[in-house]
Amino acid sequence: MTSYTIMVIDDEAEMRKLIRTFLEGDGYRVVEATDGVHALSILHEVRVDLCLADVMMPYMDGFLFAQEVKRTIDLPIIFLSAKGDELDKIKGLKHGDDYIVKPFLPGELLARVASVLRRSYQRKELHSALTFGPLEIDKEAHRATLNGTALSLTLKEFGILYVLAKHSGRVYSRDELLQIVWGGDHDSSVRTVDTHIKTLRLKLGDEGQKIETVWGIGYKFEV
Amino acid sequence: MTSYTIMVIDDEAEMRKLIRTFLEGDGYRVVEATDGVHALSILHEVRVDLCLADVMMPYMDGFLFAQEVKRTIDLPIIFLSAKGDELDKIKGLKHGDDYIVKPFLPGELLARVASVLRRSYQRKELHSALTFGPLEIDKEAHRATLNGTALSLTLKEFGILYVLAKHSGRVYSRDELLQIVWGGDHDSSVRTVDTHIKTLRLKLGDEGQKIETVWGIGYKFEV
DNA sequence: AAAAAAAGTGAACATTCCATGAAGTTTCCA
DNA sequence: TGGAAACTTCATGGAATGTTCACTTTTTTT
Repeated sequence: MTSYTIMVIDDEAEMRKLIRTFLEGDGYRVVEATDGVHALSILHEVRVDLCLADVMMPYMDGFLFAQEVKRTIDLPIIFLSAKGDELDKIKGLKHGDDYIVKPFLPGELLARVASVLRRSYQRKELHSALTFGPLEIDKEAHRATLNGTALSLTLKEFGILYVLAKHSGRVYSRDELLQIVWGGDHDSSVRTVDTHIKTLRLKLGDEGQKIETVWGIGYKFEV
Repeated sequence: MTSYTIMVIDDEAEMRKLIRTFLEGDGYRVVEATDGVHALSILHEVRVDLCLADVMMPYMDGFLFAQEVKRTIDLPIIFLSAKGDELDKIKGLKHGDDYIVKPFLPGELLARVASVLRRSYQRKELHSALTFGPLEIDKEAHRATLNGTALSLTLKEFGILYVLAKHSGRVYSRDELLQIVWGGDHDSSVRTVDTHIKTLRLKLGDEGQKIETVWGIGYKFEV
């Protein structure tokens, strides 16, 4: 990636201009939006790596905007808030997000931006959680989340889900799944897999449909 | 901290005196230095919380001084520059730094000073201690506090808590915890971890629920 | 359309794994 | 060197998970 693109969302033109100056001075590309709705429409057309969003905005405040964005893409957001704004709400920050209190120093803004970018884009490479719409599967943390809320999957359930999702599209026979998830020296019947698939689908809710039965062969994870 | 100590570095005695008057009037302690070299020697003997440094100084200009200081300690610096000085250089401000253009109003100086101090020392707290609601874990001080009162955790207990909390969400197997907390050449059984987890949960009270058992894998700290 | 094959389901049963308390061992410090 | 604190081990009961089985439903084959 040669340069990061940062979207600045603030209803005050002066503030946008100020921030643009800082950011461009440090080599970032900048796009501006006047409010959350405007920002969402831009996101459909331009690839953006980071958002700087004012908390107080007309039509859609920063938090609502964030909520809306996170539903579809994984975009880090830095909130800008005037001193005294609803700082308590900001405690609900997602991992990778940050906030800055206005007024801020140029150095602070740039430091936060650099820090969040580093965190977000390094983390993904190292961490590589699998993401399928609202479903996220994190092998390292051994955690699967649906719309951000953790699913309580058992060992075998998680194992099956991970294997299928990791190579989505590929069909795995029950025997293969037993081999991979249970280990080489298992002695379970293939029917056991069915049972786990059942509870897995149950726990996944609507997303359970992504685990497809391939008749006569086995199962696959289809996006 | 009852009062901050601020070092004023300027080759003009008049300017130093002026700034000292402002600062002391606002309750700060002040030490003076005539140039960068002088300032560095003072830093070895006096604990200083903030520097006000003129950009144009004999022997060692403000930026060179800053560069030298940052090599060893993390000290915020506010640069003083006459209008027309090399303002472009100031773009290389580190986080926590700021600058003021001379001549300035007393109020402006004090506002910048207060702002930088607030940001710097607030920020440092955030960095050194992990906070999860009423629970605070300070690796450096090797201390965990619950609602402000210190918990008396043993070495292993603290180690486990810190590792889990530091990477909250990630699951650690008992073997991993032994590896990390006990060190590479331990010979304890994995059951030992269970026992420490037990006492840890006990000492943490309600917050003990944040240490979750991941069946078949190990433990994790969940917020 | 009937039969056969494969997959889904729910509940009983079996197993694995963990929390716990008590007792034993080591380490640390006065 | 004695005692306290920290650490470790062990056995046990119980909870969470995993497995099987009999049966039903779905899909495919003939």
